Amino acid sequence: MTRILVADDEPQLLRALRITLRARGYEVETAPTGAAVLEVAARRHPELILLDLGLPDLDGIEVIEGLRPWYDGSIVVLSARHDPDDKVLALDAGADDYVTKPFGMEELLARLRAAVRRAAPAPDSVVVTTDAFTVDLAAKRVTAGDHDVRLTPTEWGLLEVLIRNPGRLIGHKQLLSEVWGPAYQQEFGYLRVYVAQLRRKLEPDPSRPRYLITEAGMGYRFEP
Amino acid sequence: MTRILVADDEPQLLRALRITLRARGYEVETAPTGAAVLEVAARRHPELILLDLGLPDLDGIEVIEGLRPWYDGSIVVLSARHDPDDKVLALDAGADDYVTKPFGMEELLARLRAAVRRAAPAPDSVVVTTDAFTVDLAAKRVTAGDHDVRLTPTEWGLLEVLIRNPGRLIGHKQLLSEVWGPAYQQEFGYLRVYVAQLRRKLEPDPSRPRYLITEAGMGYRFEP
DNA sequence: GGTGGGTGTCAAGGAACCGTCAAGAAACCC
DNA sequence: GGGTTTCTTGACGGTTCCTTGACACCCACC
Repeated sequence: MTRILVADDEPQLLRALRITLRARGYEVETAPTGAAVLEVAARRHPELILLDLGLPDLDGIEVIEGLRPWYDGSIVVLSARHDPDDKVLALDAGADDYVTKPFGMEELLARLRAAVRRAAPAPDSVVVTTDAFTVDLAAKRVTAGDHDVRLTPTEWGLLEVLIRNPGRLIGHKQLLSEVWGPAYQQEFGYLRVYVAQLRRKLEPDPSRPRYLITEAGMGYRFEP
Repeated sequence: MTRILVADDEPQLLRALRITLRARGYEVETAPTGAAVLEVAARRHPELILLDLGLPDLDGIEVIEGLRPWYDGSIVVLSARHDPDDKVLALDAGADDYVTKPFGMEELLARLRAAVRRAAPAPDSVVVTTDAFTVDLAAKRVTAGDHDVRLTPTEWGLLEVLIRNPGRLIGHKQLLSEVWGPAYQQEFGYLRVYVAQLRRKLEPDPSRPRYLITEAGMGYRFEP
């Protein structure tokens, strides 16, 4: 889960942001002062810091300068000041974006998504591992035991959908729709064939599946 | 030198931006249409694209969506539209920042600096070596065994994309898009011809490739 | 114990894809 | 302008992959 540190000294705004961000699935930390920002950021390593420039104890620029030497997440500044010079100073100090109050919540959320996306870890570390096999979603590479496993495009498409939803049951129709297209929602036979092929290539004991689970009458599930 | 692609269809603004950016030490490319943006971006790999959403031929969102699958630099949107919905759409399509016209030049420059700073690529090792051949990405030189290998520009472009993503599967369309340009995403025949040529020049046994691997129906992979 | 729906397994035909070759067109370089 | 390199295009055979159908199995229910 993405962790965001919200630094603001207005209780109402802080509360609104916390509720909204939590509802969007972020993990939220808060800090009411500049000193607290530095302390919480060091302790919790948030992926993004939403920083009000008008904190009571420290100048906002000083907070950014205190963070940047070691902090490599995104910093999005929130400020009531519209002066272009303030924006230039904050951005050049190391902020990634600058939003002026009052702001539209949807725009702020979109800017947060963009900032988080940018700071996302190296594009090739989307790896899912089990005791039996490893799947690298970015490189489209699968290894079982010590050697590579060769998957066909359809096998890969099916595996990818299941793995991107770990532990969750995916219905027959949804699976067919996502891998073969919406027109194939009745071709249940395909699923049987390809799930069997995946199991033969990935499961230690294909006849007793441990990771690619059948839910009779409903669909399949990837069990991490 | 940092290369910026400026996409706008107002000659005056384009001229002002070009002069200002050149004065600040940037290398500036320009593109008056969406199609030109895709073409120039593929050919020149700018570190940042400053994109007007109101280009005459393509919708701005479409341009962003056409870039993002393969382009990993920063995209800063410039737009006359203040509607929050437009901002959300552009940011979620993959833009990194959104500046509305009219804008202050100092603020824009600060935002560009922030965007470039973020996208600063990790200086990757410039030489890649395998048991069979060595590729120097900076010097554009390839040696196999003990003597140099001559590559045509297209062969080199293809090899470079594969080598910069070691172990990673690159899809047909992405390869075509990066080497020939986005308009060639259907020319699968080119890939067959040029991969075969690379293998003939680099692989110890071209009919049984060891480094330039085919993934049927998906793409190719450089295996270090 | 029989029945039927849902599932796993296997194999074969056909479609899609790939490697190879070669020749003409285009671009490039004296 | 001539010669060379490079790119594009098409055809062919071999390979991989998708689709399809037949059949066995398991389990719940009758």
